[in-house]
Amino acid sequence: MEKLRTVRGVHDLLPQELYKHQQVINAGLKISDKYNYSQVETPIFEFAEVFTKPLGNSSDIVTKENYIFKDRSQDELMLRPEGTSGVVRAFLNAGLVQDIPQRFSYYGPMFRYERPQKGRLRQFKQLGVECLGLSSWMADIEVISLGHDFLEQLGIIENINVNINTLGDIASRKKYRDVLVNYLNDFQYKLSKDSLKRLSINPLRILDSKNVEDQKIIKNAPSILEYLNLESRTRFENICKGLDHLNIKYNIDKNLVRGLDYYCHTAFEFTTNELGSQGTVLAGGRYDGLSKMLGGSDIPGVGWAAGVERLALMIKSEFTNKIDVVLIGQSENFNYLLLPIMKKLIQNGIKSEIIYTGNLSKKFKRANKIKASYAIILGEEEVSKQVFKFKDLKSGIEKLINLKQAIKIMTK
RNA sequence: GCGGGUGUAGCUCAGUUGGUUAGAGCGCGGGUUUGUGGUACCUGAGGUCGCCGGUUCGAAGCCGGUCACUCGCCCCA
Repeated sequence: MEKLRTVRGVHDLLPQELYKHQQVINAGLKISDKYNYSQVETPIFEFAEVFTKPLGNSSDIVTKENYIFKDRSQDELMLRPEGTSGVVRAFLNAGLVQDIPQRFSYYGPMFRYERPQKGRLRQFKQLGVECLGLSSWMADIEVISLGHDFLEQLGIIENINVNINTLGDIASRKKYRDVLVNYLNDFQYKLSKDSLKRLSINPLRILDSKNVEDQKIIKNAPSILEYLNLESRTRFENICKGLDHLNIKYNIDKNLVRGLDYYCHTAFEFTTNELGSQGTVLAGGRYDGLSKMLGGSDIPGVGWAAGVERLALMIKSEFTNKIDVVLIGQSENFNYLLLPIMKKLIQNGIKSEIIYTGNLSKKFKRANKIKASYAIILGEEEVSKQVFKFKDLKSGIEKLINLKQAIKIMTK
C-alpha cells in the first residue's frame, strides 16, 4: 500500500473528480467552438528549446520548474509547462502562416516541478485558446470575451474579478523600465531579496511582488500607463472601450505583469478569492514576439489559458451515476440469457448492468446501491412464458412483459 | 527552494499525564428473508497507529530523520 502510490503533486482522477474536469473542459471547448476556435492537440513533450526560447531564461518555469530530460538519442526534451509555445510551433510547422488568422483551442496536461498546493499540482490540465495572425486589438477583446463567456457558462462568473493591464510595445516598455529602475534604485536597501535580484534582470516583475515592504514602495511607483506611446495607449483604450461595450466589468491593475517573456501589450487575469492563494483561474495576453522567438516569421498572437483543476474546484455540479436498468437472473444459469437482452437495451440507448452474483436479495441490494430505475428479472417461470418480469424500483410495481414493451417504457 | 500544520480501519474521526487484547460512526461481508431492494435488528471482516531509527521495563502519544498531504512564501493556470 505504501510502496505503490502516485508521485508527488500528481493525482489520480476518480469518476467524481474527473466528472467536474470534464464539465469544465466541455464547456470551454464548446464556447470556443462557437467563437470559431478549432480544437488542436500538440505533443505533451517537445524539444526543450520550444519552451526555453520563448519563455526566457529568467523565468522560473525555465530555471527551476521544468521536467527536462534526455531521451535515448540524447535529445533534450521537456514536458510542456504551458500550451502556447507548442500551439504556435505547430502553427508554424504546418505552414499556416499562409492562412491567417487561425483560431485554436486546446486542452491537456501541463507539467511544472513546483511545490504542490491546493489548486497547484505538478501535472495539471490547462484549457486555452490562441488567436494567431491578428494584430488588431479586436482580437484581444474577442479573446477576453470568450474567456468571460466560458466562466459564465460554468456559473462562476459572479465570483470572478477581471484584471487587465498593458505592458505596452517594446519602445514604451523600455522607456518605462528605465523610469521604474530609476525609481526603485532609491529604495534598494528596502526591497526584498527577490525583488532586488529582479531589479537588474526583470524589474517589471517587482510590481506584482506580494512582499508587504515591496508593496509600500510599489504603491508610489510610476505607472506604465503614463509612459505608453500613442499607439500603445490607443490600443489599450480601445480594448477597455470594447469591454465596456460587452458589459464586462474589469479593473485596471497597473501592477499586473506577466512572468513569461513573450508577452506584450495586453495582459489580463481572471481571479477569484475562493481558492486561497492560487486565485488565478484564467490568464493570458498578447504575445506578438513569440512566433519570431521560435524561428518563424513575425506573427502576432493573443490568447489565454485556464486551470482546469482550479475551475473544477469552483463548480458545484456533482457526479451521480444513475443506471436505467439492471438485469437479474434467478440463478447463475440465467445469466447467459440476459446478455442478448442487455445488448438490445444498449442498442436502444438504455444504460444497463447485469448483476451476476449473489442470491436475489443480494442482487436487489446492489440494484438499489447503483441507483437503478428498473429491474428485469428472469427465472424459470418467465422463460417458460417467453416474457420477463419488469420491476419499477421506485414504486415496487412488477409486471410480466416482453422486451419491446420494456424498451418502450424506458425510452419514453 | 523556504516556513507552519497534519498523518490511527475503505471514509470521517476518538484515543486521558507513555501502561495489558487500539475504539466509534458510516461503509463493506454474512444472516433474519429457499423468487425481491430501500427500513430495522443480529453478526463478521478489516489497522506492522505514514515509514525508519532513538529514548524507555514499556511508544499511537516523547525525540530525530524521512515520505506524503495541507496552508502560506516564491511563482503561476
